[in-house]
Amino acid sequence: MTVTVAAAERLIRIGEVARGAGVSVRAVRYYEQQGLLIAERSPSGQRLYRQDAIPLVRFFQQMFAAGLTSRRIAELLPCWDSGHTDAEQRAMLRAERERIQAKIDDLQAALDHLDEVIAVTDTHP
Amino acid sequence: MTVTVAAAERLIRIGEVARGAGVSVRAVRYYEQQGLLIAERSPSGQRLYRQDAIPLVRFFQQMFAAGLTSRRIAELLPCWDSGHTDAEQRAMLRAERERIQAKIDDLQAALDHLDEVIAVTDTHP
DNA sequence: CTAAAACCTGACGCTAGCGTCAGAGGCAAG
DNA sequence: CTTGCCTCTGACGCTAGCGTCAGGTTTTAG
Repeated sequence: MTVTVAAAERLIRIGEVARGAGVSVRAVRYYEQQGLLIAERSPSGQRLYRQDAIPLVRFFQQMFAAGLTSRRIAELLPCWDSGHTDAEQRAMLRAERERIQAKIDDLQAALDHLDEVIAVTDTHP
Repeated sequence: MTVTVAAAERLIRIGEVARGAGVSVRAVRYYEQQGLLIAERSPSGQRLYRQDAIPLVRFFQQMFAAGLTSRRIAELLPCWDSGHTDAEQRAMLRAERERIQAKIDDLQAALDHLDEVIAVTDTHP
């Protein structure tokens, strides 16, 4: 039988978050400034994060790569922070989904185009 | 039997290029500044383009969307302007191809991630 | 205790693909 | 000839996600 004793999670500092997520310390501070990642503060003022900040930062990176702005991500954060979502947020989720899908299609077209060129330049150098 | 009489192609001005390709006039001038699109000049100094400038500009847009810089595009232009390509250019083509493919994979992962969130927020609003 | 490493708050810099404004000339129509 | 649209050359502005330096405090290793 296992008992959960409200294990006081070990808090980590900004450097560990940055290394863990593969980004710069500056980037993590920037995310806070944009309202994406709220940190506790130690008595001396240092930022303290829970360990799930690391996958969260990775997720931000993924969304950035998908073309979302930090503002958009901030607006959508409630969708998986809490389970609560309103109609507007769900609509935004769908809209972003469509944007990403369209972007994938564009990239695939560009890839096909490049592949044609590669084929030509290979057989006909 | 058909005879090609070196038909003096009708040259078009910058506005027609821009409208035809769906970009701004400013963008077309920018492409020239970056060495992507060389235009003839009328006696009064106006830019004159051949009609294939329109698909060419569309192609630039596609490459920009795929994350290529104007410098890269300029370096790769010989690959389909002429049929001539050297080993370095073919390597660059392949490298860009891989970059785009990796980007597509990233986007697909982001899309899957978003779809999960959408599924959750739909069944559990 | 001390030196190194990590952290803090500003604040300016950078890139890339244009947008935009200023001021001046070109061109077909009426 | 003039009205109105198109084009020209600079040249500064903008956005977004950080990089980077300055100057100072804090934490950690030995």
